Amino acid sequence: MGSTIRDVARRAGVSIATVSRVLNDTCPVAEDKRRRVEAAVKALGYTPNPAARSLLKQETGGLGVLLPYVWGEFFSEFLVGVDQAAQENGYFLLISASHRSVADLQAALQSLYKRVDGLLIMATEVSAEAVQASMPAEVPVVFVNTHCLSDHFDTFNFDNFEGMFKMTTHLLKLGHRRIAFVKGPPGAYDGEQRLLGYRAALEAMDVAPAPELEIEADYSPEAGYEAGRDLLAFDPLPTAVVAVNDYCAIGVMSALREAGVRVPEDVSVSGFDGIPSARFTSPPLSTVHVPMREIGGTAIERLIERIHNPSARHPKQQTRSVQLVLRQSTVQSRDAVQTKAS
Amino acid sequence: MGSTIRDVARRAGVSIATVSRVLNDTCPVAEDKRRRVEAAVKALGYTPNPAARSLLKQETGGLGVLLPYVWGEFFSEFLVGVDQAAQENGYFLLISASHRSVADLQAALQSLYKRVDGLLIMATEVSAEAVQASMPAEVPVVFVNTHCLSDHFDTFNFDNFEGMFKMTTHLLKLGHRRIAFVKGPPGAYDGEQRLLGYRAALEAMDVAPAPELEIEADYSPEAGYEAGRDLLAFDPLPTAVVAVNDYCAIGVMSALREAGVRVPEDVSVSGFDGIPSARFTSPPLSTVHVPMREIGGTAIERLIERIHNPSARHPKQQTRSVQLVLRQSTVQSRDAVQTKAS
DNA sequence: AAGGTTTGTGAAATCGTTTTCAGAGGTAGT
DNA sequence: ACTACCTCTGAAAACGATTTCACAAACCTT
Repeated sequence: MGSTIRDVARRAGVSIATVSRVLNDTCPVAEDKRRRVEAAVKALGYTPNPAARSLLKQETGGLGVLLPYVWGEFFSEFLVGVDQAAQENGYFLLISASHRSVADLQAALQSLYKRVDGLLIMATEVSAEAVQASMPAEVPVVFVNTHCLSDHFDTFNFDNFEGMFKMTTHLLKLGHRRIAFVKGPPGAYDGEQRLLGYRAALEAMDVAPAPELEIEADYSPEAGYEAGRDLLAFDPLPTAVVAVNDYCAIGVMSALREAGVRVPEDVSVSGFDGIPSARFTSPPLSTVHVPMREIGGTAIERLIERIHNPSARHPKQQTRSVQLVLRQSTVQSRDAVQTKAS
Repeated sequence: MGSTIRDVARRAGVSIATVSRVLNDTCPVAEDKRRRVEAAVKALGYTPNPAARSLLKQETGGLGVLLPYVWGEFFSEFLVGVDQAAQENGYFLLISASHRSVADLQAALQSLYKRVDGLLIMATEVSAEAVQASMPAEVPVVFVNTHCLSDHFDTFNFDNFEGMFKMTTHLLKLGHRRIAFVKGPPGAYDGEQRLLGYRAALEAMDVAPAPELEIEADYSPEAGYEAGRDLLAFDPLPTAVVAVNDYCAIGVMSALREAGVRVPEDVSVSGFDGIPSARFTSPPLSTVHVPMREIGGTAIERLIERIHNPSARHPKQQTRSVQLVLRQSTVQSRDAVQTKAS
């Protein structure tokens, strides 16, 4: 173990400069020496020390990924895309999760300082500006699914508002009028945008907003379950429930089923994110599909591009549109059917 | 940006040695100089360069995590535990996934060389010995859920065999005799152990093995769905299906439900892993709970202990027992009920 | 054959820290 | 007042690479 470039040089009978040149082939080297060096490298099992290299070259070969959570299929889909893109480009990944407050983020940023060549940050509860302000130094950053007030950053968002607007509109068109919304955690930008999309859709169809039908929860199935139980207290029940995400919708459906309420016959339920499991719920869940795997991969590629080309053109703000995936959990409202029949 | 210890020293009017001493408080330093240094550090926003530090101290503050996959709740639970434990101990995490073959693993090991102080490896399709053989240098390693032929390694496994033995036995006791098994990917150690546990349970109760009831699949709900469709061809249907993991069971249930087969009335279904979502399926899934979050955390703590104390006592092989979590997807066999009644 | 160009090579500087070593100054003990 | 012993400090040597610089040898050109 622990052989250095000096050991290789001694064994091959050349100077360390020559070894370095062979390894990085930066200059022409005589054929016999090259062969001797290569043999020595193999014999000693030599691998260059990355710390020494990055000290000199001021680059690490690493990419930092900062996330608010890491649990669940939403994030694991994202990580699959991120991991694959990083590996393909020869970067390694420094991942750190459960950063929601600015203080958390700042601590993580501090410990990643000079350990990575660039940062991929998803900060759902903080703006890009606030994050930037607590950066120890200038590093290329790409923000994903993060609120950004100005246009000074590279961001990669998807359309939370529009997605929920579309889903709510779809339910309205199916005749639903009493539509409950199960909310995300307070302060989460993506969740709030979804809520706004829901409200906007109601307004667009002249349906009076019903604040009592907006139920507190978060992104977990457990919270969705509790929200589902809360909903059971309503009489009459809402005819549809729009959940802030799929996990939450899964919890809602579980609570309803347990109480003998049928989905979708009695109540339609919809989710958001389009996690793989949503295809396999009972009934299969209508949702808004967010291609997190693709987004993760593309964001990494964009970050790498930025690293190679730091001062290039203006930062790019990109918002990916999202699509409705309609399955069996959302059907026409019985109210609507009755109305039509009468 | 990019201020060095030399800048701090100049600004504080002291030598760089003194700055270093203040930062690491390794020697007593006069109070006024200490204050001047601290002020300079703050003013310049100075953070020590980790590459320089690790070059000298031969330690990085990083932990490497190598996984066969990263998708799904099984791994995300694990990562939550790993991430939390690492953060609590002040280590950062270098995560790399989709390493199944020895070649993949070797490449990853190579690129992690000297970038981490220790390694956490889950290699389900390769033995610990094979991994060790392709390590570029001596580094503390803890293996999780990995096949280990000798006792020369630190391992942290959970009882795949025993868990599946228990679950199969439970179904046998409920009167099931035609029990199908939906298999994991070929070559995966954990999946094979589970299969063996299933077979052993049948044998222990003198039930003839039925190779045709062992269906090929992998760990995904998609494969489970296909396996479920294959099962529908059997006449009579098996009365119970034991899936290699929860995701697979979810796919099986989805296929059965789609075909009008009721779970659990017509067929009981069980999973393995105890992912959080298993509580919220329809019906809630009986499974074998593997506390991956805890395992991840404990494994990291053990690794850190090993790093601080490399040559300590013998490597520890630990196998965590797992528990049955019985929900509504498994009930008494109708065959058994009829037999009893007659 | 003299001069100019290429080509290949090694010595040495550099990156930003930590740590050893030695020395300076002060305090206490006799 | 002299030695002995702290306490604090800075110069300098590492750590392991890359890269610049200079120089030698070989190759052309005229």
